[in-house]
Amino acid sequence: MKLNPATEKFILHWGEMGSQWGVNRTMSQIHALLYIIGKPLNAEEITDTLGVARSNVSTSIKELQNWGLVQKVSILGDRRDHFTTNTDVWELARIIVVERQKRELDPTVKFLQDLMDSPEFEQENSDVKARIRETQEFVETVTTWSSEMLRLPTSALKKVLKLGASIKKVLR
Amino acid sequence: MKLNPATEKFILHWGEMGSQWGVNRTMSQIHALLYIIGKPLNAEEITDTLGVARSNVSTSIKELQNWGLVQKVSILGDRRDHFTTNTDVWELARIIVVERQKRELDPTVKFLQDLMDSPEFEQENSDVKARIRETQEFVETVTTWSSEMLRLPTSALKKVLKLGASIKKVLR
DNA sequence: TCATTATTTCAGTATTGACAGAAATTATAT
DNA sequence: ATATAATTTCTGTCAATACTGAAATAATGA
Repeated sequence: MKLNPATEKFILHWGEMGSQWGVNRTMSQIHALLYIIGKPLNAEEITDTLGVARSNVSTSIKELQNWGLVQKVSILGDRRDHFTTNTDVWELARIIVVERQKRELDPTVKFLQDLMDSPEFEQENSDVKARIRETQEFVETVTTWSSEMLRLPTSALKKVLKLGASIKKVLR
Repeated sequence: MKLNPATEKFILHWGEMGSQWGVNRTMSQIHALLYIIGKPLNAEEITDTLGVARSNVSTSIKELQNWGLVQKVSILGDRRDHFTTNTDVWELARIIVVERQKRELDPTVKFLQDLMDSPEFEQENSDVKARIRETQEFVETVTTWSSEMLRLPTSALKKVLKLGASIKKVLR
């Protein structure tokens, strides 16, 4: 599959973005490809299009499936697996946030809580203890907030974001 | 400088976190150290405490300064440079978000805008074009929203986050 | 000015993680 | 049941980047 120049640029840029956020390049690129193409592709098509090894595609797709970003679909009359991703960028963002929260924020909240509950905590001076407490509280606040936000349907989420700082008025 | 066990755990955890988000481990650890200790340290103290090379500390500190996360401070009667970071976790988060936005989101918005303005864009089929447009709009919405949020003082920011999804009621 | 201390730069090394290719496994069709 | 196609797993290689140690540079004090 030969890509149009704009599509290609898009995929390359997305790959770079991924790297900066701790996601490997091939994985981001595959995801970007499926997203922008918007129709199921089989592993070989992905391989050829991106110019990476078949095995690399296999591993990355598996990982994308673990993230819930990519699904296997069947194409009538073709026995090869095909893969798609959601074409709604808001839904994708939702999935990514939920997943990172589950993998990184939740464990961190737990880690900090355990630390605070451990006997070692008492050896720290009170400033240090306060900062650990504040950090825990901070991560927990962010986590709770994002969970709640993500429970909103996309339309409401959009509205909240577009409201932006004018929320401030509501607070008074 | 010998660290208490809880402090040490905190620093190590933060180092891991950094790695997952595309920040190198030493840099995260140095930052965590300065944050949790809460008083200026010189480069040698950091070197000894974390057990990394002096040069590595030098480079990482420089990078942390570029991020605006660490400042050089002078200690009376000591000619060595000392370094501190803000001890308010909310302020730190603010700095990090601003910086990542500047470095990654803003350029992405621009990239997508340029792409849309380029002649190549017209070669794409309408679905692809729509998705590029939606992606641009998405990144822009998030960017704008976060800029506005960050303009709020920390107290207001906390309140907004704690409101969480109950914002929804306001929308109606 | 010269000696000493502090810091940065840089070139080479080590480590990590991404990736390719081969081999093994699984699934499908005849 | 066997052949073929599809996929995954695994091991070794390569590339990126983190890191070290030495050398160069800069700053300070005598």
